[in-house]
Amino acid sequence: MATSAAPSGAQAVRRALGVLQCFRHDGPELGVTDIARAMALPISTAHRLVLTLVAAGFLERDPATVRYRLGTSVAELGQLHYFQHGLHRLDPVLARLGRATKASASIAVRSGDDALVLIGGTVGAESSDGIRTPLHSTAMGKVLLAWAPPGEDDLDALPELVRLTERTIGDRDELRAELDKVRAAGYAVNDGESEPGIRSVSVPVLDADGFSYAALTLRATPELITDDRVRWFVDQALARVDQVAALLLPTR
Amino acid sequence: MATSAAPSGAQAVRRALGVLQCFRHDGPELGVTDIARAMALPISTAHRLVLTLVAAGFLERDPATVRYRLGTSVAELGQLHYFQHGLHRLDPVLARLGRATKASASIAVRSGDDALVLIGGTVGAESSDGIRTPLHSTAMGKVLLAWAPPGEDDLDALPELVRLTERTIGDRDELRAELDKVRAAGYAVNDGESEPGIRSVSVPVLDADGFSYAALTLRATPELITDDRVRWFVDQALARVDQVAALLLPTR
DNA sequence: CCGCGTCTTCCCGCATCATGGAAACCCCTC
DNA sequence: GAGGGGTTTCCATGATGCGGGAAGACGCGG
Repeated sequence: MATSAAPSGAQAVRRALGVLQCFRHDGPELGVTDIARAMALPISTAHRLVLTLVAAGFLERDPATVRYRLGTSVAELGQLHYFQHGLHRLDPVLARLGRATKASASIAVRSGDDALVLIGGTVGAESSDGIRTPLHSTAMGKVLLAWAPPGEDDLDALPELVRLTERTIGDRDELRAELDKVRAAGYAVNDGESEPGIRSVSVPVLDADGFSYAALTLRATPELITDDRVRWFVDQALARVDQVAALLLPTR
Repeated sequence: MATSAAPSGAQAVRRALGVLQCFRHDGPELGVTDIARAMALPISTAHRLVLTLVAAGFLERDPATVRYRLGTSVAELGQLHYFQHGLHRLDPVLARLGRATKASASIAVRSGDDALVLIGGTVGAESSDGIRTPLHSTAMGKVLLAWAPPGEDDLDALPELVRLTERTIGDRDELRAELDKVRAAGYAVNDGESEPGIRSVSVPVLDADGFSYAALTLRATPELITDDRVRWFVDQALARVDQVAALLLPTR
């Protein structure tokens, strides 16, 4: 994984956490065998892990279908994370920014080899919270890469550069060049590189050392974010980014 | 359960999950030794667990203070839980109920030996999401107990019945009598039993078998929920409870 | 109605893996 | 520069998780 050296031992724990992560990709509920398959584990092992996770409240079994879903402990920790990181204070800021620009404003951080949307995306009724998106094919991902702290800035460590659309950057050198441009400009644009007909601009939320802690992103259609208005959207984002930085994690 | 039969083995996993749960009670960030102390674990063991959790993204270390806080994986799973359980569809319902009653509307489920607020409580700017509250001293707790499914209905299995205020029910027989009244009335009231000057009413969200899957609660001051208006608040809650039940977990 | 495939659950002997004591280390403070 | 708080690393030991396999539980179709 990107997260470099996994501590050699601790495989039981790693596997248990992996079981939880299984619930990322697939549908809402999983059976023991689904999990075993997904993790290439013997069924009995998967079953034991699941039992332990259920006992701790991290999974719960649907009595009807005998399958499992995420449990209340997960919800609790999620909420706690939300407050620990001061995200509740950002909600109104993003909402205001969204109203002012008519675009969808969101905050994302790096999580492993993806960008993870922590809040935002509330344009229609759909929220895209908790969505993982690739780093190489999104504006937020480019921002996170462009100002990545040392150790996370190695593009060769990235898994794939999957081409999601015709415009997706699929080559590492090309990506390197793009990131240079992003650094020079101070913002990143994604023009249909992850999804046709979607354009977004993203600016970095920098920490004290000048590394990107998060990315503040505005997302809409090219009809709204026209070529000559890109700069305006960037400025709107930049106008709030200090406030965002101040509210993110002022926990001490 | 009340976490009853923990599968005999699996102590590594149990401990790792326990480390995560540490972040419930205390302040936002914990050091390795804090965790070791909290769990009565040798420091080296705690350290190894933390390392594994960090590698999986469940914890992250603050580079400045060398302490740890909940990581992005936790946020992601929390969001996933939120959607898996259809909670996003409940938000507007609760907001409407809150506006109509001027009280704070919330949804809670049982989690272990506590009631856990999943959404709601947005009266001022404060949200009480993710808050654990005792079962015996809250309206939602009484509801969850009164219609508890078999296996979770044993009051003697509850830990303590701590008296939080003068009015808190501290005796199991007294609680049994109260639950009988709750069942007969179809709703529960908490009149300053968890916190002086706070009154709340709660109605059960029943599943197909007639057991409480969740509790829908309205919370305010006694000035708002006066004695002769309790029934009105109950009716307001009951008027929405079917909708809530329909939106909760229609996942199949 | 019975046999078959697919699921979950349980059991148990073996070797692997987590364990935790101890020591090195790092950084502040006094 | 000694002292105390914390973190990190190492390593021999045996407890502990491992996973093959067998036993239930269901649902389906012949």
